[in-house]
Parts: sequence; structure tokens; C-alpha cells
Amino acid sequence: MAVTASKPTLAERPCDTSTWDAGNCPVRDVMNHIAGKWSTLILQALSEKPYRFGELRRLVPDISQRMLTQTLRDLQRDGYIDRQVFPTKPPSVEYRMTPLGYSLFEPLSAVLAWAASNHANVRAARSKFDASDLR
Amino acid sequence: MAVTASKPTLAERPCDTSTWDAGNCPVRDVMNHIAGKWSTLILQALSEKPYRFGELRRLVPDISQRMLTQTLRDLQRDGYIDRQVFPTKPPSVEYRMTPLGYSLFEPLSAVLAWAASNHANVRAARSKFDASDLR
DNA sequence: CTTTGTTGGTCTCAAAAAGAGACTAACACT
DNA sequence: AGTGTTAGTCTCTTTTTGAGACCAACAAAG
Repeated sequence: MAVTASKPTLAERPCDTSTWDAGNCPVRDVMNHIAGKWSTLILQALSEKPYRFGELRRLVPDISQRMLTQTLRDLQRDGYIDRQVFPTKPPSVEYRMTPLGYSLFEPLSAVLAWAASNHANVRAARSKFDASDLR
Repeated sequence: MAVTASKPTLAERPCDTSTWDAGNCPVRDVMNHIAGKWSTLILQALSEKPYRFGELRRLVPDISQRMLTQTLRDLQRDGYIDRQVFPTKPPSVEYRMTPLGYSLFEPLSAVLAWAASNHANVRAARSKFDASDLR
């Protein structure tokens, strides 16, 4: 697959250089929570349909319960997902994407799609780097 | 600002459930490298124009030299940026975005723009969570 | 009626990653 | 001679992550 993108209009720069230090930069404040190793994966799952804790655990086989709990809490805290407890026995917990979550997932899914279609390019670049260059 | 997105067509799912374990999932393979704390920030800077090591360091005041070096190496390895050494004294090194990098930055910048315009929503959700709920 | 399984977590401890800061070489300028 | 600049690397400490044991309460199986 060929790469055809050129430098985009640098008009919409979401964060100017004067606010690039953490604490002042809104973009960093938001991104630092969704840029984690597991966040996008969970968002991707919940964009499809609501899932329960155990289902997510099985869906992402190599996440630890600890990190699943923490990732879900963080996503809930930032308003991307909702948590609902059902009084079954034992109680079950369902996670569901909020409108805010869906609105985030819209642009995010474009990045995921890019990753899917450009995996080969990236792997090629890696091989080239590892073979020729340093290290 | 109002959030108006609804559930997007779940047609384009870049990674089906059978390949959600790391090692098999192309999306994870790509995302795990650009989802770091510093990667998007560096990509954002280099999308604008080439920068030298020290310039990036000053641009992102709270990154350590160690992590800047490592982030740049990773981005270079995956083919998003190029590294060029100029034989000045002392030698200077310029980092520049590649076509592959620009093609990634296109969808990525939409997420950054989302983050910029939805910062208030996220902060509101956080306050609500911290105040009412658990912890 | 005891054993086993299920739920969604938390707790502890070890391993990995990140951050802070000193240190380098070779030259330019003062 | 001393100071500053370049782009890093090296070491040490702190933070984050991962692996796995443990929990209570009930259901179903034996």
C-alpha cells in the first residue's frame, strides 16, 4: 500500500508552543489519559456494544485484572464510559460507552483504521532500521 | 460545548476479536508505539516543521533527555520521522517527519483537535466523578 | 451438606519503565 | 584558561505495571 499524504495545513494546531508544558496544555491533559496501552483497546470494544467486566477480560486476554479495573475507572472518570451494577447474585457490572465516548471514538477510529492498513509499512520501516542502521 | 455524536457504524472494526491478543493484532502493534506519553507531542511538533534535538527539548519543557532520545528513536524506527546529522561543530541533528508520518498525523490531528475542543467536557466529568462517586 | 464455580474486584510483591541528574568529547568564543 | 554549545549516554531512584493470591456471597453439582 502506498503512502500518499503530504504535510497537512498546519492551521489547526490544537496547542500552541506557549502552553506545551504539562498542566497548562489541555491537549496533553486529555491525551495523557487516552494514550495508555489499554485505553484505546477498551474504547474500541465498548464502541461496539456494552460489555461486562469478565467479558472484557476474556476479550483482551493479556490484560491483568488490576489494569483492567484501573483503565475502566480512568475512562469512567473522564466521562467516556458508564458503569452500571446489576443486583444479580453474584452482582454483575456492565460498562457502556457514553455520548462523549462515542464522540471521541469517531476521530479515534480513524487512527485505528490507519494502523490497520499501514501495519505493513510500519513493519517494513522497522526491519530496515534494525538491519541497516544503529543497534 | 455540546456533545452530539452517536454510535458510529460499527462496520469498520480494524481488529476482530479473534486477534485481540498482542502479537497477533496489527492495530495493537502499531498503536502501542504511538500511544506513549510523548509520541503524539513530538509528532505534533514535527508535523509543523523539522526540529533539532535541543529545540524539541526546549519545546517540551518537562521531557527528560533520556525519554526524548528514546521517543525519537522509536518514532524513527517505525518510519514516522527521519534523523539527519549535520557535520557542524558541535554536530547538530535534525528530525523531520516522513510521508508515512504525515499520513499518520492526518487522522491523529483530528483526535488532538477533539481533545482541544472537549477539554472542558472531560474536566467536568472528572469533577463530577471525584465529587459524587467513589473515592 | 460439602465441594466447586462464578461474580468483580482488592492486596501484595516483583519486574519493568520512566524521571533526575551527572558526565562526555570536540570545538568556538571570551 | 575558562565557559558554553552540541546530542546524547550512564547511573540511580521513583513510579508504573504485571502476576498472582485472596475475598464474600451465593448457585449448582455431587
